[in-house]
Amino acid sequence: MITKQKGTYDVYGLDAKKRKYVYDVIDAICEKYNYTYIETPIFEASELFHRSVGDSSDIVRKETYDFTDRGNRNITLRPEGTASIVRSFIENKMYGNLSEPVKVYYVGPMFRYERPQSGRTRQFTQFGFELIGSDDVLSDAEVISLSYNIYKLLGLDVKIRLNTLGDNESRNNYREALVNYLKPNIDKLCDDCKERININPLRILDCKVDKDSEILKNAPKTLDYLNEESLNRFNKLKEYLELMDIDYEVDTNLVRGLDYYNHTVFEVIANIKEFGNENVLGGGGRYNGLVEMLDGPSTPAIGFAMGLDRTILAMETKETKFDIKDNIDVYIMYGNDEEKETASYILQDLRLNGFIAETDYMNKQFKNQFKSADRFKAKYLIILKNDDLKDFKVTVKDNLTKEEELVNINDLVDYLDMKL
RNA sequence: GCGAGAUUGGUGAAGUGGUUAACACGCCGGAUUGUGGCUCCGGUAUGCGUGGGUUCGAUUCCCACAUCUCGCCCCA
Repeated sequence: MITKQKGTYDVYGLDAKKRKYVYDVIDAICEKYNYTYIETPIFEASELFHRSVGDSSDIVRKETYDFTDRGNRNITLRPEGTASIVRSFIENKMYGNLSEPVKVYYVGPMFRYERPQSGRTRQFTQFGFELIGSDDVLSDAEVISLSYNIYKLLGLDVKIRLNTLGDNESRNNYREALVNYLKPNIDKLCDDCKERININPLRILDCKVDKDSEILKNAPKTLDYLNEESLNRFNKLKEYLELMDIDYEVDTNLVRGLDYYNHTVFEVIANIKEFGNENVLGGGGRYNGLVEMLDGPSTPAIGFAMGLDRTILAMETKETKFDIKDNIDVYIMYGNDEEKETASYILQDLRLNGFIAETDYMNKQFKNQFKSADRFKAKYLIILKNDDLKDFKVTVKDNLTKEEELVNINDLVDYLDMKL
């Protein structure tokens, strides 16, 4: 037997319905915020991710699915969505008319070569959105607002963890101060951190091993190194978030794994005891330098991405209601070939008129057709009998009250419309 | 990349170095030649993750591998 690849999964049955429900909620709210749907390829030139996500991030250093295709091209299965969107923005010259920012959202599979565990698979689904072309703080607030409200609509209690890295000047000043502070103490930190100090010192702040270390607690804070403009931005953002009644807290140790962020960075945190790190349901931030870094015109942008699988898991843990339709309107029962023929066109008629209709395709005996109808949770049964069909009538049975009524076939649609 | 535990029909599972792998659910058939969901009877794994090994004999013991689950790391 050929089995699925490690860290992948099939989605079907109830799981598929839950997924579709989440998709529907996402589609609806993105529409309200006036974001449009975008699809980009699942594989891209490897270089795209090396340059955008950053060679210093673990994602690119050891988690990408890389291969060369038959034309000897270096290909990578996308580990995240933003890089592709920015590539598409540049390649399709969406910057040509930026009288309004480009606002897009995507849903699709991402790939990271990792050891699977709860809430983490090698192929996973991310939903994300990007707002490209505005540096206005209100756009930061909008992105956080949309991130926040999606979870609210899905019935999850979440909190925004917020920080700012400042502009390049602030970030560089801070980086320098941090390195100077950490260098003398580096021996006391974990091995990973010893490596990080050279390639990505900010990440040390987020280290899980050293998180309780006095050294990190006393480390210089990003906020103290912001220049005036960056600080004003941050204060303005907090003001907007308060006006929007968004539950957030500032955490100066929040940096993010990807290299391309500046100014605003944030995460969406659930509060589920048994989840641990999985409580990070999504994250995002501003990446004003990325478009230019990928050979586009200097363009400010901000975005967010969330793990769909993890979000659904959180909803299940919280016993959040999924609004799922799991019953059908009508089940048609018959006993012989003549009645079966009648069933075929009644079925057609009902479906074209908007009813969810089913019948038996297994040549079940009559009593098992009842069982099937129950399994489908049919609200009404239509029972075909030759005797009634002579008068062009069928029995309609309310499967809840068990009441039956003889209805003319031509009146069926109207009759069911009235009842349902 | 490191560590721990699992793997028996469609499902939940019990079990043993040796004839027919328990039980339950589900499904199918019958009692009941077209109005059921109750009941009763019958049927339903030539198979115990894969490949080796030990043995007269392995689903059961040993080894390797795969996959799953859960940690660490990392992230969403």
